[in-house]
Amino acid sequence: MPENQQDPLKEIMKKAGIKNTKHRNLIFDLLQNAEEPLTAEEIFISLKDKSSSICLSTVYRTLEKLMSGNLLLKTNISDDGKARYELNHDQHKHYLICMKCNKRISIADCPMKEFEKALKDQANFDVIQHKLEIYGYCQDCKTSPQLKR
Amino acid sequence: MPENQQDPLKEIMKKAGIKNTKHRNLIFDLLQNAEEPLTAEEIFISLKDKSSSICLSTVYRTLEKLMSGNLLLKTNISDDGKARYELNHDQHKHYLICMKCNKRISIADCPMKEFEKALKDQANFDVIQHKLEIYGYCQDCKTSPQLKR
DNA sequence: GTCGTTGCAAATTCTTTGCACCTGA
DNA sequence: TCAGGTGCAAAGAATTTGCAACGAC
Repeated sequence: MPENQQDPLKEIMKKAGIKNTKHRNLIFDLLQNAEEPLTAEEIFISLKDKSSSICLSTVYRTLEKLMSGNLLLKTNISDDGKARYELNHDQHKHYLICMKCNKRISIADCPMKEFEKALKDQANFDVIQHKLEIYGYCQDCKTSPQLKR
Repeated sequence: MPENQQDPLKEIMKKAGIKNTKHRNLIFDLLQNAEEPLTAEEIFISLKDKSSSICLSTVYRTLEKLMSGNLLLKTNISDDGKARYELNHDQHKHYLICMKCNKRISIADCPMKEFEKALKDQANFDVIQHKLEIYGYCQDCKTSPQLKR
């Protein structure tokens, strides 16, 4: 059923003139199965186990390549100085980030759907993309909120 | 009229046990008058002219201090690896960022107002804060969109 | 006078780059 | 074959830290 989803990587990489290599496939797979956006280092560490030799610069270079093919999105929002990468799903999602336990809860809903139209009409601005992260306290932590920093 | 807004800095700093110094006031003033969030380096350069001697680490340390007093918000969204700081206005705003000319257009409206209620009800998540940046093409650039990177 | 703040320089952390070798198409 | 990918080490950029001198309260 997901025919055009089956192997978008090879196809898109071919289109973009990006060679298909072992590392790239591993990194793509990892991101595909990730619950949340990953940092370059997280990817690096995770791959070191599977792949005998990979270095961090390859990870960065691969991430940049995949971004140039619009396969990935980069997020810097989390204020910790580390960029995070996630697959550029067509249906995008956002995260609720608990300020106490740092848990990330992904949500499918997005408040921008309506808003984009208003911006187009009122500000004459064509929205292509947006980034949104929502901070607060999750179910478990809301009883005793306490800032981490 | 804005009586409790008159000098929130001194008051809040006193509360937080933060000493009131020349540099800190300058940095706060700068951010207060800034049209958009500033990077540490922008603040540093701007202050070097006014204040005979200031160093970048003081800027960073001051920003951190002011953040710990909840006077500032930090934004890392712009994917350029530089953190930006802005005053934690009670009425918050968001930016439309043109992907061609990099212009930032601030907007007062926020799509989260309604959404927060839904999150509280549906996900049992208490929203404290959120970060949103909107990318696209502005009025001037929408006729000939062209990505910069 | 005391304790927090600052300047300076050095250290850290994240990311990028140069170069020689390797690999997929 | 050969352009593009990779490992390694070194460079760069943003931010943090140690320490001694300084300044606010």
